Amino acid sequence: MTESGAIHARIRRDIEARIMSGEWAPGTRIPYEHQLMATYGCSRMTVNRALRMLMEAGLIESRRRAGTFVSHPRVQRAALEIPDIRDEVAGQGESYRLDLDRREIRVASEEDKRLLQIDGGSVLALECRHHAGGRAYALERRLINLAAVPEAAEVDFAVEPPGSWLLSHVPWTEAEHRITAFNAGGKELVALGISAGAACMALERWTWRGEERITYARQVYPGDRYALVARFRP
Amino acid sequence: MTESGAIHARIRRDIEARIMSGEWAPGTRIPYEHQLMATYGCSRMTVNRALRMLMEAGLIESRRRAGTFVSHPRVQRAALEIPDIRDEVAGQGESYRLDLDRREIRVASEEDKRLLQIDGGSVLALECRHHAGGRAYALERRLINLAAVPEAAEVDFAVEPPGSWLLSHVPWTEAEHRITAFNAGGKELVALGISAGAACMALERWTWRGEERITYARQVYPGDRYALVARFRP
DNA sequence: CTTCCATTAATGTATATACATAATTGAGTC
DNA sequence: GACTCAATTATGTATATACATTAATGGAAG
Repeated sequence: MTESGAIHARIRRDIEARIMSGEWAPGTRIPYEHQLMATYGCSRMTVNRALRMLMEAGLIESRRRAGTFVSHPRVQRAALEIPDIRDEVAGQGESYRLDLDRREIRVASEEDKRLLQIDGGSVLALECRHHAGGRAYALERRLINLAAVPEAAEVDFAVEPPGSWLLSHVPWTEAEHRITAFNAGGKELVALGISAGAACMALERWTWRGEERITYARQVYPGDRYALVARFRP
Repeated sequence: MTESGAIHARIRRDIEARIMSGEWAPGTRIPYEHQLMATYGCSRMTVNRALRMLMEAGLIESRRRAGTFVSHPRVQRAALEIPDIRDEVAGQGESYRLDLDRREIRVASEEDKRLLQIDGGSVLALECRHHAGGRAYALERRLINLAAVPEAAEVDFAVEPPGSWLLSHVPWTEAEHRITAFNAGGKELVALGISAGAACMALERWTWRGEERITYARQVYPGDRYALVARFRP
């Protein structure tokens, strides 16, 4: 089969290829570890390591005594990577600019409490516009829970976009996204330079660390200028 | 620290907890394998196994001779899971219904060739509407490359939605998504029962197996009724 | 034929050991 | 001080071995 690299990597690739090509269909029993050992002339630990990686990837599953099988009713869900806005603009070869329109540290309002699921404490509220090549690209409103990320109060978000800073400084364990389409109203018209009723895309994101909500963001993009695009490998 | 299960799992959990809590910040060198060996009273292979899993998860990275370090989470990009429409409707406790408006096997047109990146051959073209609780939920147009998935020609897509069938029968290696917002025009008005100019969301998806494109789909959702929502754990 | 149970064969985990590989360290040289 | 190069050291891979765990198997008992 393949040639390069470590034995376990080769075993892994060979099996993966046979599954992807359809040669080993879902439900098929793949060779026992002993057989693979003989085939590749290596120890069982090495075979086992290759199989374990494939298991973690969800390609196969095994039952003691019975053997290892190609997993079949894989509820494969496609996934979309949501890029960091600054990276995205840079990736398109455009110049990036950030306008910080508002920055406020305040005691959490009722809406803040609802969005961040907190009882009180202070939040950092930001409003900014992202520009690509001089044109308005996106409008962003963000709340940061200062109880969870106190160091955010010291950061100059006129220089580093809040999303970029948070992604690279704060480990998160869970996120929820919500994408909607709506007809532009008052606020967006001026900020994005679009006409009333134009279709816009709103991307909302809540981010958790453990049980605690770290941040809420709502980004609005003009529909005629923007497409959320992403490649994904399962 | 923790108690249950295999030693490697315990080591893994302990380290993960210290990283997530912030005790070991990005860039911190974690103990050498020899030290962890001593701490847990186990062999180096066992420590190594725990560390390898954390590496695959992207939490740590290691450099020979230097040691193993907590990763800077810069590579972390949020991701959005795109659910299967039928599952999504079922998950909301609504009844699901599919209307297959058009099914055609044809020699690839110029547009088909462009969307599927093929030179010729035949394609299966489908147009359908997904309903939730009796109301129109989404409009779908789909192309399937019959050279890649010949068995699709035999499937009754009036019973099983094409997306569901493909997800569970055809292994794919890569997908590209594109989400846009636009103002509804001719076609959508009747099919979705919305008024002219209403904001809609379009979700396009291309799916590959290796170098070959398997399918193209474009789903249109009414903006006022639909939000693409997903939770994600890195 | 069915139930029960011991056998057996597969995976799961862990160990002790070995050598390979890469990069830092530090000694020796210019 | 700057450069070279060998020693050192931590990770990377692989082996041979051992025992634990689980469940399919097949034979004995009812």
